[in-house]
Amino acid sequence: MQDAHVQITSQDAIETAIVSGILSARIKPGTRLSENQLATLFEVSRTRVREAMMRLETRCIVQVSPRRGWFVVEPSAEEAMAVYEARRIIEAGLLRSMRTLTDKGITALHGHLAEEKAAMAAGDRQRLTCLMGDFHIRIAELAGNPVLIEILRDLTARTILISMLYQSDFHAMQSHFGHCRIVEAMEKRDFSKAARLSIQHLDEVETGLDLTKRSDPLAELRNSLSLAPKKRPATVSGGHN
Amino acid sequence: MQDAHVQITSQDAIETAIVSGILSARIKPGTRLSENQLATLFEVSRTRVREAMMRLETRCIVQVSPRRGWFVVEPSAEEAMAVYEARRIIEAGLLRSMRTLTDKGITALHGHLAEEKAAMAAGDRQRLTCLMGDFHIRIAELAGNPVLIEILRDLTARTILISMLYQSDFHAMQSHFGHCRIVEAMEKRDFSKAARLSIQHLDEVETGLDLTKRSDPLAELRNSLSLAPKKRPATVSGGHN
DNA sequence: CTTACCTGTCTTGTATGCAAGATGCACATG
DNA sequence: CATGTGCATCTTGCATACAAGACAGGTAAG
Repeated sequence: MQDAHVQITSQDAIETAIVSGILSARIKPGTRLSENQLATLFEVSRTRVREAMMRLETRCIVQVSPRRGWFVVEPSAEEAMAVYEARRIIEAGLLRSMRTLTDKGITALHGHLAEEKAAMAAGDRQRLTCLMGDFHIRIAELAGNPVLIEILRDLTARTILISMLYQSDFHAMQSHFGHCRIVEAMEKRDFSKAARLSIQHLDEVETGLDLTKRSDPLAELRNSLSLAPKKRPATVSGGHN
Repeated sequence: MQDAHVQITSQDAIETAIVSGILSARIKPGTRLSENQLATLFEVSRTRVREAMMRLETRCIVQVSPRRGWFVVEPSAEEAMAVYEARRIIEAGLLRSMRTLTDKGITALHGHLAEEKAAMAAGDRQRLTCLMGDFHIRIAELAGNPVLIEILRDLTARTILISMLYQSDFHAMQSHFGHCRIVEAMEKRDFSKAARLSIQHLDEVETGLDLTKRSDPLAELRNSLSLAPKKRPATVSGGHN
């Protein structure tokens, strides 16, 4: 799962590696993704890198600035709110529509919560970020709808990017607690309550963001002139660790 | 809106044209999309065509069969059910989360219903298909969440492909009536009722499908052998009309 | 008549080359 | 010192060339 640095010679190795880097918060929003560097890194030609980038672009994970480069998206405050709203709607709807839940499913959820706890205890922040996002995907997996799973996977990636941009401090405890409460309700097969808790949980997380604080102080001016973000960040090649 | 055949020299003209062709049911599931033909048709090189195809592939609208070609997806019965389920969850959630609705919004919806009625009266089936799908997107637009709008747009395209595969006969009247009832509830700002009606509406449409009937009688065998669908359909170049 | 095979043709897969734009720096100029 | 300008370099955009596989039709053997 977390071996994004392992070189799988697969069709979408690049895509997977980048998403997985984002999911574990190793790749920050605004990171420049050079076609050449990725090509040499993955030992393929630029063609394949570009294909991966295009795919990621349609998933709203990277963006191209013409003739300047590919960048991991930096969601605006409005986008951030839209993503959270979308997640609330989808996840709550998912839970509300649940009718049954196997004991095996419950066990899986407990296993996940245990992992979260372990990561917190170990202070493994990368792993924790990944797990926190994964929790919601796990729930979607229980519902067993591949369409929604895929949608939520991408929304989760975007959520993590949003967190990296706007989250002042990471209330891991609070999030974990929220997850626990949702699982509790699910254990009782009270999916309606689980849905409500899920909305509340996402609200809390969103409230924890500082959507006024822009990492880029020129945001407003740039926005009003509709210019592309100008950055000189560390490229992905530095992301070996 | 419906000028998919107009050659816009834009970045994603090909993508737009194909999606729009699907939305109006001019392009059928299983249609082969030849890179060369599209390239000459749009007067670009195969490179750009391939880019568009890759984008459409990540949106689950086309599929590539290695060294054989690109095909418009033919959703399986399971996929079809998953798509409808996803739409129920998202659209109902969307309506339920609505708090306000401007009079302008109501007017827009009425305008849409009028268009549906006009298309039915004129017997313009292509336009009708397009409108029927668009209705749900319009609602999402009222909610104003770009993330969900985009998601629903793709799901709508897939829904139309599903219809073309499994719908025995098109109960336009019934669908239109369903839309009317949803709008009625929204007028009264009874979004909860609108949500319920929306679920019911999608249920009705799904029930109207014959998910056992495969247009391809060898489906099961092929599926169990996990072979790619083998077709000799009219390519997209024939889709002038 | 059926079946196996072989070959020409057409398709996509992938790499590479070149063009065009963006950027940053050195330098000249006010 | 501040500012404008030209160039060198790096980036992506796009087309093209070639390789490799799939398919169809014909042919020969059983």
